[in-house]
Amino acid sequence: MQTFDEIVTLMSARGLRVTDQRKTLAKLFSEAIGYLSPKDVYDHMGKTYSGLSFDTVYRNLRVMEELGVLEQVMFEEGVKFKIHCRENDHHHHMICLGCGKTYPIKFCPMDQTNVPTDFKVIRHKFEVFGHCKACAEEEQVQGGE
Amino acid sequence: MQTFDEIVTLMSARGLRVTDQRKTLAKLFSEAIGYLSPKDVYDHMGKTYSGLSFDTVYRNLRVMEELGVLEQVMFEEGVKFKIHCRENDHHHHMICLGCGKTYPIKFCPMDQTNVPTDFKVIRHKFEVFGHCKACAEEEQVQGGE
DNA sequence: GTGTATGCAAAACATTTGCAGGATG
DNA sequence: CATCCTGCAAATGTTTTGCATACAC
Repeated sequence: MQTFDEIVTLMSARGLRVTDQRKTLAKLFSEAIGYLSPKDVYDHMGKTYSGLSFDTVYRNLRVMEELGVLEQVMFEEGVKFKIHCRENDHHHHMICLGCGKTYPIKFCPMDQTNVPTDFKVIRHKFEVFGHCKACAEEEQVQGGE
Repeated sequence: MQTFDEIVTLMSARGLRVTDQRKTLAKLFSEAIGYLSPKDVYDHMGKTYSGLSFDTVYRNLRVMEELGVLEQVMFEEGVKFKIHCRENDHHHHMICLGCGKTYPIKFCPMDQTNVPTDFKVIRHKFEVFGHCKACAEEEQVQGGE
């Protein structure tokens, strides 16, 4: 997790202007638990910053992705963003469908996968979805399936 | 891979009408090698069937997904479809970035993944992207990276 | 013939872009 | 005060929906 200050410093170092919108965005993602869709971001930011426009959200999401602060992932429901993982070693994620919180998986299935020699692997994706302890309990209380 | 005839029979059995558009769609997917986006489908079908509309493509993609004939997968570039895998046992895919052709991976990483007892796994995704023999050779000839 | 599927048009939604005014460094 | 960023509006792309007509059964 990168802190708000680190993000602001990085933006500044790259010659980008530190506007209120960007500060709000940096604060949101530095504190956010899971993945956020552009709409989530717009809604959350709207609370702090009224008169915000959607295009600024998109623009800044892209800026922060190019900065390396955010990472974009495609889910069934669409694009989502979160703070770029800091773990220096390769890893995957368990993702809670309730709160969106992620947990690292150190194990990489590529080590175990028998790839034919004539298939040139470029990238891979391994994600586990489910409910974390808190969200699983909540499900149970509500009698969800 | 399901054959054209099987798809048509299934549609008919479910009380769906076997229209030219649906036949063309069934033929396209029964012969298609990899994943197709709605636009791909529209373009391919347009060749056989002029005066086709986009909404019919979408409607029928959804119909055939509900039928269990097609499966939908979300990629970075958007939604794509392919014939539903027939393999009766659980498996994953290697997907060629060139031609979209898929190859089954029998190995499932979930067996090896150490999931904490308080995380309730619901589903998982494991995909390997790369180039198949033919597409890798083509890349090389063209001097691609 | 009856009812479903299609095509058209328009709506709904997501994302991008041009431009003038405003804020940042 | 020069430039970059923002907000507005409009454009673009994708997917959905309403409705009259056409087609499958």
